[in-house]
Amino acid sequence: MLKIYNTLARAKQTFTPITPNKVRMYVCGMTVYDYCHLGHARVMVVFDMVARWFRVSGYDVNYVRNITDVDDKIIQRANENKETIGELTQRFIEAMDEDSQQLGVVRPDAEPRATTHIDAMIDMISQLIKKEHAYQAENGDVFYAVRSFEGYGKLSGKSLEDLRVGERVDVDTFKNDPLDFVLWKSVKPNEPHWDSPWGPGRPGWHIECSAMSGQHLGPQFDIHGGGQDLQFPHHENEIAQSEATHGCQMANLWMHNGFVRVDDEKMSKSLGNFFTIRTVLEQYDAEVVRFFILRAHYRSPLNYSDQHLDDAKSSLMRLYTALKEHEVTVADIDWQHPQAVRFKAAMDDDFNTPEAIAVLFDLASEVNKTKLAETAALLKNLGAVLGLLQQDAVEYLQGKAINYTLNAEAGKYDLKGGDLDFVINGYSEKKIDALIEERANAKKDKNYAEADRIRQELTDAGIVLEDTPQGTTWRKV
RNA sequence: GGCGCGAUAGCAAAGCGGUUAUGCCGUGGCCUGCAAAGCCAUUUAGGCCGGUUCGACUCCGGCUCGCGCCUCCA
Repeated sequence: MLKIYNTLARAKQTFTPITPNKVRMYVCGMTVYDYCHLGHARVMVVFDMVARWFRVSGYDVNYVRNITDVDDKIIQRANENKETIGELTQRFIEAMDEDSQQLGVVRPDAEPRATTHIDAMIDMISQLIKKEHAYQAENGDVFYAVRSFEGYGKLSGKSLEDLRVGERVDVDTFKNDPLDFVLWKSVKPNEPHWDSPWGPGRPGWHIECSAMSGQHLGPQFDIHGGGQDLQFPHHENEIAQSEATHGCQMANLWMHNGFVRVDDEKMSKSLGNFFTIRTVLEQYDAEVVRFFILRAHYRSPLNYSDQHLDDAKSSLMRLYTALKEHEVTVADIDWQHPQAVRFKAAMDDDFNTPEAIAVLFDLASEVNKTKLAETAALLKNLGAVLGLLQQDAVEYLQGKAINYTLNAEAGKYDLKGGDLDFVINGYSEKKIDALIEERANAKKDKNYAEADRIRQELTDAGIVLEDTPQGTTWRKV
């Protein structure tokens, strides 16, 4: 029985889908005016893991993750670059796709964009005005009247009286109430705009998610997710908009993932302490990053540092090492197996991936001891549930994947395989093999000094040799 | 000021009212020509003060410290 922590209830609850065996899930995605950072990586990986687990559990999943492709920052950045917002957002959407693919994130079923749902937003705003939840102010902007919605604050646990309005941001004098938020902004010079009953303008930020979730998943759906920082005001406002429009509960369950932190501070664009995914991937294999994210519980803070990534890298190596002697074919998982039972129990308990990964390590120990192929198969197949361990173990350990990726763009390597001139620090695979043979001959002649010299040479280049009964193999350090 | 979260060994990170979490690192051993990997063993825990209990890291209360939201932010 799957239990999920519901922000709305502040407790773990047994998950009950609205429609049997179906899950409708909406996650707030990216505002595309820059490269994704590790915080975005966490959202993508976490909800990818969630969607995967629902699918493994037999649910038919409809996973929607939106793209915000019009907002203040996008407009500002586009103006700075002297390009259209369309050109700007297209570029960063492509970058986002590359990043998420690297991280093993399965594409959501739909990725609606704000600019293609303006009609739905206008329709919703009209309804809100008609129901007197919204009003047009003197400056032409349309605002949501927060006090007209009874449940305002129920998600974030805030009361209207206690919100410190104006403490950190200037109060908009056109609002009836300082807490009201904008649904439609009337056009300003040099800004993209659309026609509407309230004149040309563009949508406020929160309305897009209400409109798009409604259009793609219906007025009421199972799960709404996103980063913790969206809880207020974004998600609170979404609830106000959607529930006032449709007259029913919006999402049954709200999931919020914890922040990625740097030096115990939230990683964020405003603080400027963020690392983009692509920067990190220059140094670490994408699977290491995915592993790093999933080895912490999704609601816990996740501290980023090289030391932690190195730790994750070593840990992942242990799992792949256990796999390397086994040709594992993808197969169904025997969910009766004691370790699989443990794994399932962990995942069913609010997606406890750290515990699920501990199962993986116990299986790795078992594989190392027993050399049983079926245990290796279970390890790999349970890994697949988390989107881990699916690379060829030997290739992973030799660092081929990361090099393919980094150098594919430069046209150095053929991503589809074939005759690769695969290089680590100037050592091609051919050269490594030749040196291994040379060393084997030296060993045969009992010339250990020469054998050790060769090994040292390779060690210095970051290549570790391992002598086994079947001969010498190598891996990247 | 309001609301919320957290504090576990050198580092990271879980479960659990009593029985080895797990990983990285360290140490000793086995294996190896020597290594590496692996295996075996092993050192480091539960912020502080009270309470409940036969028994608490685990439940309750208080305190201290850290973090987050109340502005855009995943």
